[in-house]
Amino acid sequence: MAQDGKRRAGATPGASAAARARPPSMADVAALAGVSGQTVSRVANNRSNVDEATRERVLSAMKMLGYRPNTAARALATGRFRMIGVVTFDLRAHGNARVLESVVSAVQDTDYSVSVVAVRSHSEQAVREAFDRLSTQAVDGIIVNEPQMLDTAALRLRSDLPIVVVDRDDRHRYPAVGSDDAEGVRAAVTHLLDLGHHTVAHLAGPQDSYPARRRAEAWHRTLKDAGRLTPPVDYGDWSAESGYLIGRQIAERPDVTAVFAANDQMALGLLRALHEAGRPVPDDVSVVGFDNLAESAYFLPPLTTVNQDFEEIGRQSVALLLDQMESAPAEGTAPRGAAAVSVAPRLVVRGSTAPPRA
Amino acid sequence: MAQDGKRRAGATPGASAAARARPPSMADVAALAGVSGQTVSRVANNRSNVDEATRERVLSAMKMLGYRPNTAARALATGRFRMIGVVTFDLRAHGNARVLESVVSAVQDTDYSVSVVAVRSHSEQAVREAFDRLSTQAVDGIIVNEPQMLDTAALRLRSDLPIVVVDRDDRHRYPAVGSDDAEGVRAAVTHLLDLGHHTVAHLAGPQDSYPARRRAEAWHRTLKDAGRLTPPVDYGDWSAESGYLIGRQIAERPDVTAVFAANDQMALGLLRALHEAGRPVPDDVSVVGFDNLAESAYFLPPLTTVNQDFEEIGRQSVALLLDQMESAPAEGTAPRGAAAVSVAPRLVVRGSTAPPRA
DNA sequence: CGCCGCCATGTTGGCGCTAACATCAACCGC
DNA sequence: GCGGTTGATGTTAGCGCCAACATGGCGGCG
Repeated sequence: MAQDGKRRAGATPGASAAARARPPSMADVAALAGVSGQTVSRVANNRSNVDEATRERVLSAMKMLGYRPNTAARALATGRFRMIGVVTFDLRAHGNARVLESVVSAVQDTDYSVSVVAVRSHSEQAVREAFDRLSTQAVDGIIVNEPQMLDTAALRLRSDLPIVVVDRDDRHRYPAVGSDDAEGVRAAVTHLLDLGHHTVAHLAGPQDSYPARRRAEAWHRTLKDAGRLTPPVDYGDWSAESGYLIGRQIAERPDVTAVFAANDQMALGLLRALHEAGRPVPDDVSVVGFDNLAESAYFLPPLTTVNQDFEEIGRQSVALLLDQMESAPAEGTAPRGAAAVSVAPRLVVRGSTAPPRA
Repeated sequence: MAQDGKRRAGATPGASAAARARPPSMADVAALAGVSGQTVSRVANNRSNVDEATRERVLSAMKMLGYRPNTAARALATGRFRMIGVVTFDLRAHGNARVLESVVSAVQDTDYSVSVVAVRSHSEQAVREAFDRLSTQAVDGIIVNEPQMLDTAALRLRSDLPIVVVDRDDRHRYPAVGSDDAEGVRAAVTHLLDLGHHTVAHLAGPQDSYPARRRAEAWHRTLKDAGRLTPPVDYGDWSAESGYLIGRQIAERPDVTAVFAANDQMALGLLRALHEAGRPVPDDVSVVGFDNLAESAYFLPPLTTVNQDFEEIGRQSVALLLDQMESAPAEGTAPRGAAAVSVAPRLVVRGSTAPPRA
């Protein structure tokens, strides 16, 4: 390993270099094209002030050598990494995976790349650790995709980097993008009331989750606004299993004719519990979910649910982040009142809802 | 030479104010700790030959300044990026998301980071493009998570980088990690035969997918080996919808008493089709899936399926890649017969299978 | 006691690239 | 035609870090 003639600068300047695997550098291209390195740099960066003929010559030299600019060198020289960090949580959760996918996809349309860090627990420390990793790891901006635990107090991130949080909430200080949960919930609950149900029970997500809380609140307000009674809330953990377990209890309450579940997976468990308890859906009980998984249309019965536009959320997050990165190079320090982008959800009516039994 | 002559303030007259709070560099730490930069470097890289007292002094200086090594500079100097690239496909597919998650997780236990590139189509060109992005983007190794289209011919990747493919197949030239599909399928089909079914129909994945093909072949062989008839195969596209559509046809074949679906989502569609056709599962028809989604235990009825250990697959992929990266620094060029790691699947018996009607 | 080798630490050079300035030719209007 | 432009290109000096060598103190051993 020691020798290898690794310094090509030394001897054999023009002669057949040792051809050792070292990738071609700007200097190689420059030599081949008969220009200076700076000109190669200009071509590589698409600067305008290069003569057309020269540009072509350089380009063909690049192609001939299979030249690719060295990202590390560029980053070192410019101080920018052309890289966006994403902090994400459990990818088994459908929504997280969808958001990640669309973020990656959106970033790919720019000349940035994506570095992903996973957080394994919802603790503040875990988030902070992930953050540290990313800050160390040379990114120019960060997208935090963790709608679960974002206590305003908790998320005080040591970071001079632009940040976007995927979570529609007004309470924290970072720019955010997310579904307008309240609107989706209102549509779902109103749909049930319009069908003639007196009120709607709620199978909520975990209490420490922001979106879960928001959905529960929206459910509550919608019923209140309609002058209906608000039955006690049951809290699951987003899983089908919790939906099933809680569903067994719900099934025993004969007064319940309609249930709004905070996500589709819990709704699935609920459907099974109701089925086993001999309470047919939607004849006896109506069920609405939230998320619109690809599978939900094939549940028994097909699930009425609220569709979330994850693609749009990812796209908007990236747009917002890039926006910040450009406008606030590193200066400012003005977190400026945290722009919030809201993406509209949409009710999808299927077979799990019907008027209550006469 | 150690003097501060390097101050940019001196060189650039009247230039932008020094307001730019540049992050602390190694030199800053060195100055504060009263050592040379090289010693700081040694401490940062955990080299052994540093006096304990010195090390502590440097460490505390680092902490005081909030020093983080600059990845770009390090990469430039060493030629290694400490970064692993992952090429992934549709993250809506449960398996892909799971694999990605476990890869990210496993990488996180090393001091590497992960850069993700998504491929949007199964074409060779798309894969190649993703590859180019990654090669340009400074990674030391690549994991390709696309079990779908990996025609040996197609995947001839211009790359001197170590590669691991997530796909258990002997046909291509890269080291690979994947589930032992054949074994899982054998378990599933045998389970049905043992229950007393004469034969088992197959709802397969798309014909251009390797795992789909492998599963179909394994199904075929298992039946052959048992001396059973092999009914015609139907091909879906992995989606619940395709499972439903094809399921409607299957439901019309009275001779069918057991179906093996190539994944859980299609099995879900199939369950619904059978239900609608008045063919109860498992009393009239038994169904087995593949993947073991978290939701599958709550289908109606709970789905018997083959569990894939995605975590293990991710972990092994990373291990294999790191292994390669260390053993074949840049030399060799010997792709060495493509190691293949196989992860054992496991049959999970639930309520969707039963003996055929007497 | 003098030579050797070992260890902790310092010094030098350069990784590949770009910003900022320097240069040089062509060209402008009056 | 001459100062002043403009546009294309070259030159210089690092960006922050690490590999390789250089140095200098110290103990061991014949």
